Amino acid sequence: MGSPCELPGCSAYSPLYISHTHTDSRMAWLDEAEDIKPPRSLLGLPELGWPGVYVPCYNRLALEENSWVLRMTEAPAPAAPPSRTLEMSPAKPSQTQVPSSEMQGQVEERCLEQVQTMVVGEVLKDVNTACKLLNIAPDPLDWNCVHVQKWLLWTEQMHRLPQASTMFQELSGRDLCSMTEADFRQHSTQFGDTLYAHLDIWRSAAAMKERCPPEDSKSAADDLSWSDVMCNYPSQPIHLWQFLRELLLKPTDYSRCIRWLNKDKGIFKIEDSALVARLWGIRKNRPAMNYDKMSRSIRQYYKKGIIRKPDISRRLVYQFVNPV
DNA sequence: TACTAGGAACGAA
DNA sequence: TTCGTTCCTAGTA
Repeated sequence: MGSPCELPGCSAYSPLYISHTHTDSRMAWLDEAEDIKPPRSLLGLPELGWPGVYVPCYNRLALEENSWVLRMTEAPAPAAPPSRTLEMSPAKPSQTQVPSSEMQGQVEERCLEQVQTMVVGEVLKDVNTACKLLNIAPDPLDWNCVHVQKWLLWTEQMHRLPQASTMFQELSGRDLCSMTEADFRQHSTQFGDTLYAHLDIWRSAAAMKERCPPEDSKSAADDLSWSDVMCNYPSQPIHLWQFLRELLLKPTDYSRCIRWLNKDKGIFKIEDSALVARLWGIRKNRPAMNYDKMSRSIRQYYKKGIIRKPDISRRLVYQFVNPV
C-alpha cells in the first residue's frame, strides 16, 4: 500500500487519482497534480473497484475550474499517528483531542467522496458529449475502424498530438483495447502513452457504466445518464448548429476554439476557426473540411433563421436566433 | 491574408 | 426535399 502510483497500472505521473481507501496517498498524487501528462494506464480500475477512479485529463477540472478541490486537499498529510505515550509534552489544545483526528479523517473522507462524485460526473458528461459529437459508442469495444479513426483524430486535435492517429490505421476498438501501453508506444513513440491514457479514460467510463445502475449514473452525471448515451447512439445525423452548440456547452473542453460572448443572447465567437472546422470535418467524415466551407454552411442558416450575424457584426462572431 | 456574403451545382439521406 | 459540401466570385477589414 503506498501512493496510487504504486498500484498496478498506475504510473508516477497520474495527475489525478481519487480513492478514499488510500488516505495518505492522496497527497502523493496531489504532488503530481501539476504534471499534465496523463497516466500511463488506467486499467487498474477493475481491480480497484468503484471507489477508485483515475481522471487524468481532468487536471484542468481540478486546477482551473475547481481550485477548491486542491485547496481542500492541500492540507499537509498527517505525518505519523499521534503518539499517546507519557513522554509527550503537556497537551496542547490540538493534541488533547485524539478522536478529532479520526473525525477529521472522516470529514476528509466525505469530502473526497463528494469530490470523487463530482469528478466522475464530469468524466461521464465529457465522454457523453464526445460520443454525441463524434457519433460513436461510449464503449471502445464497440468501435469499428471508422469509429477508432474518429476518436483518434478527435483526441489528436483536442490534445495536440500531431499525426498520432496516422500510426493506428485499420484498427477496431477491440484491437485497440487489446493493445498494451507498450504496443501503443511502439505505434507512436511520442504520443503512444498519452493516447493509451485517453483510451483508458473511455474504458474506465464504460466500466463505470456497467458497474453502476442507471440511477447512480444519472445522479453522478447530473443531467445525463448512460441510458441517454445509448439512446443517442446511433444518433440522427447531427446538424452543424447542434454541433456548435454542443461545443459551446462544454467550455471546459472547447473554450479555446469556440466560446460564448453572450450566452443569454446566443452570441458566440469562434476562436480557432481552423480547429472548429477540423472537428466538424472529423464528425462528418470530411477530411477536406475547412472554415471556408463550414462558414458557408453556417451562412445557410441565415435564411433558415437558425443563426445570424449579431447586430454589431464582428469577425467570427455569430448569434443563435433562438438562444439556448 | 483572413473573413464575409451569397450563387450554383451536386450528393447523400 | 432537405441539408450540407464544394467551388466560385466579389467585397471588406
